[in-house]
Amino acid sequence: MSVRIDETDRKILVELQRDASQSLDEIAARVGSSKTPVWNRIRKLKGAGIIGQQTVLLDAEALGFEATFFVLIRTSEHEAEWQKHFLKALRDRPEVQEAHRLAGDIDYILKVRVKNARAYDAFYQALISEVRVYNVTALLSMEEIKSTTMLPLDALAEN
Amino acid sequence: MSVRIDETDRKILVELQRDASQSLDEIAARVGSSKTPVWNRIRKLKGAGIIGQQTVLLDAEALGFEATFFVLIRTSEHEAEWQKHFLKALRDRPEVQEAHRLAGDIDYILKVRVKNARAYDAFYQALISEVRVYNVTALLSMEEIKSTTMLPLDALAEN
DNA sequence: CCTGAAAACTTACTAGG
DNA sequence: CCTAGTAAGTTTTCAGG
Repeated sequence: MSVRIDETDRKILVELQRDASQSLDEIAARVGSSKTPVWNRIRKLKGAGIIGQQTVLLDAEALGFEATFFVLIRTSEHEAEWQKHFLKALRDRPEVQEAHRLAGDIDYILKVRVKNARAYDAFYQALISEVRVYNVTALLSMEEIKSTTMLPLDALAEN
Repeated sequence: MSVRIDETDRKILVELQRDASQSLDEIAARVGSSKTPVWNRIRKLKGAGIIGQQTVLLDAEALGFEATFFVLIRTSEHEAEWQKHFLKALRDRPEVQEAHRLAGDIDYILKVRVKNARAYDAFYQALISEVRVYNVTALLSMEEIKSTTMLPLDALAEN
């Protein structure tokens, strides 16, 4: 479960986050090591689950996903059965890119990516017909100022 | 700018989103084509900017990022100068993973990933000392129910 | 935990239908 | 737009310090 991440591991993770298509030689050069040790460390980090999915980020707008909504949900239901059903509904809907259970006043927040406002409405109608929710506020994004999957690993540098 | 995405392109994008470490042969087999055409299409899609960064997703919790906040910001400032400054501050802070300008009542939403509540407070203090904002609400995530970067490309299947 | 080398595989490109 | 072929590059494994 717990793997000690040393400075070299951290640098490797920084490089892989930045550009996972680099060759081992490139990564090794950047982190000041060589091929085999870097390969062994990456294997260890994958095995430990620190390194997960390798993916490409696509241009959502160019592909016709022109609307992003953040959805704030309040519910009066707090039974286990209801929650199980609700979480499954979220996981099964591919337009839900993120879903978090929150502390406090608002119970859940979703990030929903759809083609347009009409597609959002279809999503919303389907969701509320599937599970009872008390109050829903949709926030429409006008502009994506920043979007990154990179963790700020610099924050770990002094460990 | 605009590239026509056909059914084969769409399937290639689905595969690359799912697992970008697959070889051309694997992808070709899955989409029902062969190496060279797939290679040419990927090159075209990269050139057009449809395919962007290739990255790995890391286990944030295992790396000690135990707190995620969604931050709702209202501001009274709407001058170009203020906005430019604010956007730069967001882009420069690595703990801000997402930032959107919104329509309506709330002006901005951020997703902020930090080690703990103390680190969030440090971020918050730094931000409000740099730019004037009228009202800030922080929503603390208790549980990440779902998190994906994958676009629901199935929605494009019938085009 | 490292270096260095070798085998297997993959990518990037070309020629030709 | 495809199939087939190939040279260069890359990953993966392993022997040895």
